[in-house]
Amino acid sequence: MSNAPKDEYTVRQEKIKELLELGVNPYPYKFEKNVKSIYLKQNADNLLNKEFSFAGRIVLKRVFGKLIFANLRDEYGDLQIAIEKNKANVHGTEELDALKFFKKYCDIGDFIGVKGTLIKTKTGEPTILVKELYFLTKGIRQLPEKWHGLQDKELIYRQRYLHLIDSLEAREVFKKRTKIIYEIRKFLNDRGFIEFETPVLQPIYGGAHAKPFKTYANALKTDLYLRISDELYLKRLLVGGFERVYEFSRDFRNEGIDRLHYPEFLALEAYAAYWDYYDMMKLAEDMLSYLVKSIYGTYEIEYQGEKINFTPPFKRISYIDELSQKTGFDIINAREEVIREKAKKEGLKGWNKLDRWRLIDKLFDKLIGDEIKDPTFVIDHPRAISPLAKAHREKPDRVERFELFVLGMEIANAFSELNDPIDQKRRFEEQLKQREQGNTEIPPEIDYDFINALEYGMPPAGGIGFGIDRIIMLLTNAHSIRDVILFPQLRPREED
RNA sequence: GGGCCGUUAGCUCAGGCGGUUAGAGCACCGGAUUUUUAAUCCGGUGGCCGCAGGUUCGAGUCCUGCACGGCCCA
Repeated sequence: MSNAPKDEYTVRQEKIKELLELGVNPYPYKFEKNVKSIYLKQNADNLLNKEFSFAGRIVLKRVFGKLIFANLRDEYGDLQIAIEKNKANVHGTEELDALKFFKKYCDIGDFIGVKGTLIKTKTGEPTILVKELYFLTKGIRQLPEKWHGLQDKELIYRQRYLHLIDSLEAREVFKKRTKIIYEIRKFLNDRGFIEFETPVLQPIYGGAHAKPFKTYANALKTDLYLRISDELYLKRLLVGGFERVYEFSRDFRNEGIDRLHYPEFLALEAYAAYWDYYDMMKLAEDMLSYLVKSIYGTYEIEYQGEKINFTPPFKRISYIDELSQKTGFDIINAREEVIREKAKKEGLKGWNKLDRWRLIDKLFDKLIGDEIKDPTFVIDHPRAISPLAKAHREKPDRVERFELFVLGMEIANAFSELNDPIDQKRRFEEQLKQREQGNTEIPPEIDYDFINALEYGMPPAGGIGFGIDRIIMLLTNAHSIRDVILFPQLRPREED
């Protein structure tokens, strides 16, 4: 037997043994909790002296000689309990006094249940005066510090459960995420859209420009890709006869991680037959303003110190006209050297490597996108960077497309959808040429089955894709996309 | 990919001018305490100072490399 001091991990495991010796199961099966902390706190005055059965995790303890106060945290918040000497027993052990038991065996981090009466203390704090204490779960690791909480970003991401235990605000962010998705579903369902599920694993990836994750299906003896978009499948549903369709699509892009990008993200794509992109602008305006209002009760929100106004209608600016004006040359017809020169001047990486259209798009992001604050539709993009959009009905070299920007972030992308199979095939072939010239983000294979589908006839349609994580960032005032993703990937850390 | 910053006890942080044995608070252990709410008071346990080299009589501290993380830029 060593006299070496024991660390807490060991001490707590020994408490488990002692609990067993007392006949108390440290990990029992169930407890009949019949009230939420928030309900008791909000309605305390009407509920005084009534009996309740409550449970939660011990987050604070204040131990006096013959009286203990503790805060139990449930999903909704903290509630105080009080245990007086010789007034409460421990479930399953008739003779044990709950005060003594709590003092010795109940640590911060453990779950307990209590049955008792709701009272208010001298200071007016709603409190359950315990009559019977139930031990529910022993925690053998120490929780983060009670006042500052968990601060280390790495631990916050790697051990999100700890962050959630620790921070009620963090719980709010992720609850809000769920609420936002719920509200979007409601909004679309109310307008006759039907939610469908399409393949996550795709034999030919498409619908966007991005590097994919690749995998292999043993049963089919074939390569498959995690989808970078579900666009081409939702359009097949329009061909199939559905008129308003949508899908929340977890998409995967094997690219960099930063404040706005993450390899698996949540997109929402929606398509409506017989609509054009003007109808989709209306939908985007209505949906976003509805969301902001349903969450904040107003159209104005503050994000990272910036005020953003979501009152519809949103501003519209022309991609080509605006960019031509900013650069001082005609974007469509400018010679490549001129564009390159400008890109170099703006300090864009790859100014001497990227093709003209990618340079133009980078120039756009830098000169215009980054400057946008309030929601703004950027409309009528160059045809060459929009292979799935219909040619503009009036303006040559342009397509009927818009991107919605908020505070420099691209939030949505929409078109009057291209439904001419011959044009579509030609555009895909043009894209392939761009790939051959070094744009590796363009899918290497044409999805001929999609062309085939169009050949049966897809009705005229408007389509839109939203970046849901970014919308959630805006509505939860999150600085980084990782702050709205529960379990973000980090590099593996060597085990000790 | 580039720049800057960080990594010290389970957690939150000091120490950074190289000098015996590395500090505090929380948590935990022991004691006192019947109205606290970050309770308080007294006493105690707990460290490969991210990892590996180097400089030096001597490194948590200075130098180099690496790892992980954060922020900014591309």
